This record gives sequence, C-alpha cells and structure tokens, in this order.
Amino acid sequence: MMADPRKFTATPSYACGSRPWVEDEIGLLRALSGHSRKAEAHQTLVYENDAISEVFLIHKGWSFAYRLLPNGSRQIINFPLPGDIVGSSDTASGRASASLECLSDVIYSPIPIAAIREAMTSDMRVGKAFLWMINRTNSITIEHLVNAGRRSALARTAHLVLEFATRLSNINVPIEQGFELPFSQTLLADALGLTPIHVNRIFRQLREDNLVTFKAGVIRIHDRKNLEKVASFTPDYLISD
Amino acid sequence: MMADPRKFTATPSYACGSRPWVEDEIGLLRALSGHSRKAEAHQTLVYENDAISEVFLIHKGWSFAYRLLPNGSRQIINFPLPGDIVGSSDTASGRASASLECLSDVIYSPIPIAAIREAMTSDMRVGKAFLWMINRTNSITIEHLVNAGRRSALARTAHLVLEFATRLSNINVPIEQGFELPFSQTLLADALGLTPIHVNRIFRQLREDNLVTFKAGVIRIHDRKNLEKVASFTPDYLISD
DNA sequence: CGCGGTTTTGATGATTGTCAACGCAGGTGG
DNA sequence: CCACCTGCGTTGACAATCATCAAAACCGCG
Repeated sequence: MMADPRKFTATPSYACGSRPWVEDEIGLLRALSGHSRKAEAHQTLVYENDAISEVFLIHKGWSFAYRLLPNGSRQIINFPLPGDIVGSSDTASGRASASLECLSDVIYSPIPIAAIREAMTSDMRVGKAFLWMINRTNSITIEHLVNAGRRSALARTAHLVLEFATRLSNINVPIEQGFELPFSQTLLADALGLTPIHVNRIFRQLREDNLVTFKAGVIRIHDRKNLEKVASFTPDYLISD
Repeated sequence: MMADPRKFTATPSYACGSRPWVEDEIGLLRALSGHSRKAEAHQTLVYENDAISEVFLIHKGWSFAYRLLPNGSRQIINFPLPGDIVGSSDTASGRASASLECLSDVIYSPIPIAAIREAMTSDMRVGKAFLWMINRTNSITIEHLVNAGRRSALARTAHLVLEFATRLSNINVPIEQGFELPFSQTLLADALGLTPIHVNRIFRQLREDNLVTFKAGVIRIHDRKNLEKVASFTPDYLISD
C-alpha cells in the first residue's frame, strides 16, 4: 500500500545506540514505568492544573504541551519527542503546568511519581536520569522564550525548524532527505507566537530564499548553513549526551 | 539617615513563618549550603554555558537570569527572589542555561551539586525540596513564554507587575503601600520582549488608566482588580505552599 | 557645573495582525 | 457519481502594534 504523502505518518521512536549511558538512563526510568499505553490523535492526555500522580515517558508519536488563555489563544510550550518525559518538572506540586494533546497516535508509559521518589533514594542514578529529563525540557522552554521575546518571525521559525532537525537527529531519525512534521501552520503559529497567516508568509520567504520548504507535512532543509545563520541557531541547549 | 527615594534600597529577604513546611524545606537545602556570600550590584555570578558545580540559594537582594543573542539583544528569563535556587534545573548537565547578574547587593549561599545528589539519596525530603524549587522556576519560565508569545505589550507588562506583587507577597514583603523594583525600563523591556521606549509608553497608559504607577523604582498598584483583568492574571502558576 | 544614564515625547517606518476571499483536497451523504 | 461541507493553505488589502530614530528633560553624581 502506497503511503499518501498528505497523510502524516511520521511517528519517531528513539533508538540511541550511539549514546550508551543515555540508553541506560532511559532504561532505568522505564523500569519504573507501567505497561505502555496507546493514545490517539486529538486525544488530550493531560489538562493544565490537573492533579497528576504520574508522568509520561514518550516512546513514539507526536504530541504538544500547551497553555490556553482566557481569550482562547494558545501558546505551545514544547513538543515532547520519544525519550522525553512529560510532566517531569511538575512532580513536586503534582499539578500539570500545561495540557498535553496528541497529534498522532502516541505510545507512552506512565511512571508513578511515587515510584520515582522511592527509586531516587535507593538508586542515585535514577535521580540523575530524572534531573536530566528536567534539564532537557527546561532548556528548550528557555530557548522558546528567547525565541518569542527576542527573535524576528523569520529567525524564530527557522530556529524551530532547526530545533526539530537536531532533536530528531539526536534520536536517530534521518533528516537529510527531509523529515515529517505532522503540523498545520496554525499549530506552528501557536508555538511561535504568530498568526497562521504570518507563518504562511514566513515559509514563503524561507522557500524563496532557498532555505527550507514545508510541503505536505514534510520539512526539507536546503541550505542548513544559511538557515542557521538566519536563526542564529546553536544546538548547545539541546542536551543529548 | 533618610533613604533617598531615588536610591534603590529594596533587598527583599524571605521569612515564611506562615508556611511552616516550606521553611522546613529551605532549611534542609540551606543545611547543605556553604557559608553565605555577598555579591555586589552589576556583578555577574554565572555566565551561560559555564560549567557549574554548585547552585545558589538566594537569601537577599535582586538579580536576573538572562540569555544573550549574537546580535547583542538580551532576553531575561527570570528574576530569582529570596528563597529561590538559581541553576536548580541545570544540575544534570552541569552547564548554566543562563547568565546571572546582580541588580543590588545579593546575599546567597552556594550548594554543591554533589552534596544535593548525596543528600537526595539519604533523605527523601531533600529530593522533594529540590524538585519543588525546580517546579517553581519552571512554572515561571512557562508563564513568561506565554507572556511573550500570546499577550499584548500591555497585558504582558501588567502581568509581570502582578507576578512581582504576588511573589513578593509570598515571601512576606508588604506590597499594599507600593513596593520597590530596582529596575530600569530597559531591563523590564528585556524581560518583556519589548523596546524600552515601548515599555515607557505602556507604563504611561497604565498610569493614565489608573492601574499602576512606576516612579523612582517604586511600583504602586492602584486598581488590582482591573489590572488582573487586563493581564488575565491568575496566580496559580506561582507555587508557594 | 557638566556628565552619563534614564525617562519621556514626537515623528516615522517596519513588522505583524486582521479581514476577506479563493483554491484545493478529503470526507460525507444524497 | 456528484453536491456539499469542512479544514487547511494561499494571497491581497488594510490596520494595529511595536520598533526605530531623534531630541529634549530630568536626575544623581562626580
């Protein structure tokens, strides 16, 4: 059966053979998790301010964490990728600081917060692994804040594209021939703090400048070097080793 | 000696008698810290990407965490207040995700990351206390991202003012008669993702609408109810109990 | 007194948002 | 099979927000 290019089929899963100790750390946390579950696209797994007793280790699929404002607008905080833990930094308060919605089918396994707390005391590596996850997501949030506050719409968009390329690459998803992003421009707009219409214009410009194309849910980077220059992108904040 | 109102004298320190267990948690972490140090205004305690072996428990004074961009612009991530720990979420990578500069004299004490790791395994409460600090700063970062991405300049500014009011109130700094913010409008601009000039105009509007005045480093909230409406402010994200 | 940083204001321009319209593809139901 | 609907991408015209440039006033400080 031929895959329709309009259909979003990308559901990255992680395989980190090249970074043994990360594998190890994820393994440690996975050992604490329950049986893996499957959620479907459009399903909301967590609502902001919900009381939570577990965090989610993502294995496969696309989702996004976001906040809603009273006027209906939405700010996307992060797109967790396989290997990330959603809610890691909310374990102390037990209240979700953001909602989580699926963009594709998502396979994940819940880790009880209590289990993490227990394990942290008995195995120092668990604490380290957990802090690692927190560190990673926090760095990304900070970079998104820098993006929204101090980069132009063009630089911001280019930056987000490069963030995806790098993060996917880090979990061994090939990106050279283009990679799938199952996002509407409206969704990207809510991540970038822009209107969908302006995102469209920005992508037109990126296309005309031969930097990036985004067509049928597939990103192709044509000139990475100049794209990085436009975005003032440095991958330092994307902790991976 | 009469304090010159032009002089920034605000150096809040925390005293959380009303929230016994928080006091307790800070005490736990403080027990791990070295002797307290004093830093002076304009001093930079940490540079982004620095290797760090300790985090800072702030006792007194004003500082701000920020990121610099290649073009020289600056995004302020957070203003740590007394009782906050700077660098808490960077303990895993050991690399500072932001720089930290003092606005006034600051009294703080360093906590070796190694000591935290050790203590987490022996005393579960330490891990909880530490995760609490991380949770608190992370929630604030997220709210600042929402601010920059999805709120107008007016709402954003109002929101930041209310955040200060609430956080200071949480550490028992009285705010009813106005409170000191030793910030230039340029500094606020870098926190809000605006130009200093626009910040000035926003404050004029806030003043003309009888909501807030900001004069000689002192914030006075004249109509908190309407200010909260303008900012669509809810204090849920400011974890304090 | 003069200097440097900050606040304030006006005039102007660039960036981004809003409104409206159209095309296109997929899905649904007659 | 086709009419219809819906969601998304695309474009144009126009408006609002915010930035830039320039200049003056203010104030603390040396």
